[in-house]
Amino acid sequence: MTKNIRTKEELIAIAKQEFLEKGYEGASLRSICKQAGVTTGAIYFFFKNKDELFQAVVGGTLSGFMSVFEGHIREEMDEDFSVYTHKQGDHDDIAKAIIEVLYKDHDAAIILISKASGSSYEHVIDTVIEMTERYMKRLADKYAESMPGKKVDKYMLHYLSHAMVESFVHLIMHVSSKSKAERYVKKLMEYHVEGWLKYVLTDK
Amino acid sequence: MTKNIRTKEELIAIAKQEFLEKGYEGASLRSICKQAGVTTGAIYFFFKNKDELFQAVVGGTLSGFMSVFEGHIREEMDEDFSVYTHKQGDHDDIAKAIIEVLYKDHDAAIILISKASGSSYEHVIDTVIEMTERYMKRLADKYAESMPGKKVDKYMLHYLSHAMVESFVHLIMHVSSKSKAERYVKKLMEYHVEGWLKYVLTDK
Amino acid sequence: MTKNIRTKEELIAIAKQEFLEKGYEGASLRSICKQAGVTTGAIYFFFKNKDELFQAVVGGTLSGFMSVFEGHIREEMDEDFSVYTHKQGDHDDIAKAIIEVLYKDHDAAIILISKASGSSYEHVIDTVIEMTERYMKRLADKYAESMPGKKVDKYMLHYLSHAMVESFVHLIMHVSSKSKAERYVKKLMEYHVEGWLKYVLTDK
Amino acid sequence: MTKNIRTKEELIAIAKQEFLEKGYEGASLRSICKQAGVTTGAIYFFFKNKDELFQAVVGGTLSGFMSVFEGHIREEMDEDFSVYTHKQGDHDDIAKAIIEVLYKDHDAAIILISKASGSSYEHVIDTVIEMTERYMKRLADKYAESMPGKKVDKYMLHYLSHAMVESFVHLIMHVSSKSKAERYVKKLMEYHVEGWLKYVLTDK
DNA sequence: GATGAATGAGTGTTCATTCAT
DNA sequence: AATGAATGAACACTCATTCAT
Repeated sequence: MTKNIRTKEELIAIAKQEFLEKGYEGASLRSICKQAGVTTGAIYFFFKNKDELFQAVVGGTLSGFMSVFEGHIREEMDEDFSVYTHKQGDHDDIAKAIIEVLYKDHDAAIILISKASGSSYEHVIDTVIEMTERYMKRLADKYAESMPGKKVDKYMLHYLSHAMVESFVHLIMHVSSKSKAERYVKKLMEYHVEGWLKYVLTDK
Repeated sequence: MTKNIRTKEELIAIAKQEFLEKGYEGASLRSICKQAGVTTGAIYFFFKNKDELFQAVVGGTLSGFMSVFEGHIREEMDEDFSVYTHKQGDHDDIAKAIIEVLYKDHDAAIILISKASGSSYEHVIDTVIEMTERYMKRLADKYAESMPGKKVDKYMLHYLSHAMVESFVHLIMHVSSKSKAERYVKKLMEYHVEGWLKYVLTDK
Repeated sequence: MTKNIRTKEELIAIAKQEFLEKGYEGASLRSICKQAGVTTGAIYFFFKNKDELFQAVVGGTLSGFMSVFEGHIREEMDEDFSVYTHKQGDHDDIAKAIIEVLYKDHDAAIILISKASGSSYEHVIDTVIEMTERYMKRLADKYAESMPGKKVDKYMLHYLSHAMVESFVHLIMHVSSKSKAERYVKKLMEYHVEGWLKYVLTDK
Repeated sequence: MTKNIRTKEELIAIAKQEFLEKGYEGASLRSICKQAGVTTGAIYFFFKNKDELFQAVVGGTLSGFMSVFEGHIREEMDEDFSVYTHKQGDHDDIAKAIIEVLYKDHDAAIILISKASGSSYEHVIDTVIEMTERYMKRLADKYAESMPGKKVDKYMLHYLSHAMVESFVHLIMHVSSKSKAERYVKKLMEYHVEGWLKYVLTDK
């Protein structure tokens, strides 16, 4: 009862280390099992396959992120929002929440972001960028509607969605301290919002 | 003499396709040779190993880029440059030159940027970012020196070096037309220079 | 006491389906247990091993068949039988009885016949053929004894024993309706008895 | 040049023995390679996978059989054949040709017939039975057409196609001497042709 | 200038079975 | 009456690399 759970969790902990060092494809189940002191087959009692082990390592972090992210988007979409109601504070809140969820298990976040190639999560970042872009497109269209003489630059919209997501990626990959990340994420958001207003919404 | 060179070049051309589709690690020498109509061993006549084949595919693009990039940096460093001599035009020139060299062999550029994991070039982007950062650090220090009341924010310097490099990465990965890339690279540089002045050089 | 028996019977029922689909060797105890909603080890409470589970599935059908088959042979051997007492009716009776016992659990019969490879029953059909052959040999010798100028063709005796058994196999494998099988088994027996008289008992 | 071919042929020879003993699925590539004195990977230089090795063992026998079999059927179908032109001799010729081709590599024939389960050839016998049945159906319809008062019994047609094919199977599995097989195949054909006329063509 | 043959170590995965609880 | 955990051996297959010819 206690031993089993310990084995499973040790397997996950060791796998996390292995994925972190070698990436999804480079990681060896044999090596993980050996370090955990069990035989190769043992892993298949707890996980259906390599991918499921990977999900056990990063799945929590991913779903945590997704619920924060989607929750925020839905919320904003639901309010009959006026263009002018957006303030810096809104961005800060979501940004902080995302930092919170990603720094809860920093290693998992790193793996998800940069070591998932070959797994079922390998395109997770692209998906997040797409979601961001779709969300920003709707926002930009509303803005443009209410501001005659302005139009939306599609490429810059695409780039800035990308850059915004990459801001978080950069923090996670280069800033190990959560408090530092919280401090900087504000600046990064501010910077990109400025860019957004100036480069996405351009003169017709 | 002619036949062998043709074989070598076909090997490189097919390898390029394979690396593009499957990445360095995913690519199979067997498969490359089969498509080239030669036996597996043949590759070792022309290349020492898999990595050297990879270098044959992307090495030209890399060294082309490096000489443009380093050339520009050295040139700037050599002149006893005044802070005030920098204009938008300077940035545009180097940017254009980089686009030029990377779009010469677009596929190779894509491979170098996103398919090199496992090869000796897997950290090429990081190296470029570091070079950029070192260069910008010196630039920033000079600016700060001559502007009392200003200091350099290290993290933002780091981030903006990263973002600048990622601008080019984004163009190469998402814009297939060179002329479009040339158009957008201007905006991107402008955007980041603004960020640089505002977020890297902060009030003490 | 009641629950366990229910589990055992469900295990058998599901195993039957699994053996039917994948054969003895292809069947997976893991898969059977999962479908039955019990853990892998549970099977070993009821059955010593895979083979014993297989026997639990098809053993009844086999022993049912065997008692019919052997009963018939012994009976015939016991009577100081005259060659001339054999009539079509005799064959029909045994044939009907066999059809009866095999169609009682059609799936089990199919498994026994064509899905037993790897199990301890894999040569069951061969055994039945051998028994048939031994029985027919004695019959043929008696006939030949009383009919001067005739001798027994050993190979044709062998073949016809085989063909007779295969008649039943064919019915079970290709005719799902029991009544149809009853209708056709008559013709098949008739056909083989004719062959028997003509090709097994040949001129010296 | 000589060594390689020797290895490949030894691999095939040993595989033939292994398939014969353990069947397709039971055979182990490891074991085959070990017996051949090469490492496991070596097999993949000569064969794409296990199935292709199997084909190398039995493919010749199969295609030999198929060309004889199909050749015969086409030939018969091509002549504007009169029902009455069929004589015992015709059957004997094809039968002999089939025996010829199957006894050329007796082991391969045995494997093809009874050890192919799991391979791409596992349904070869069923296919041959189906071809036989289609051919016989056309024959039977022609007969029935020209003989008023007769109709074709579908099940018996099916059974006799099966039995005819199984005659050959039986010979191959139980008669090792080719000359003996040739002697008996005549009787078997005669027997089944009689059955055909009596049990397939029945009174309306 | 290449071929043809082979190595050896590695991969993820599946299996029937065991046994303490 | 069964679970939960684990074993250990086996499987087909893939890989980059080597080297005599």
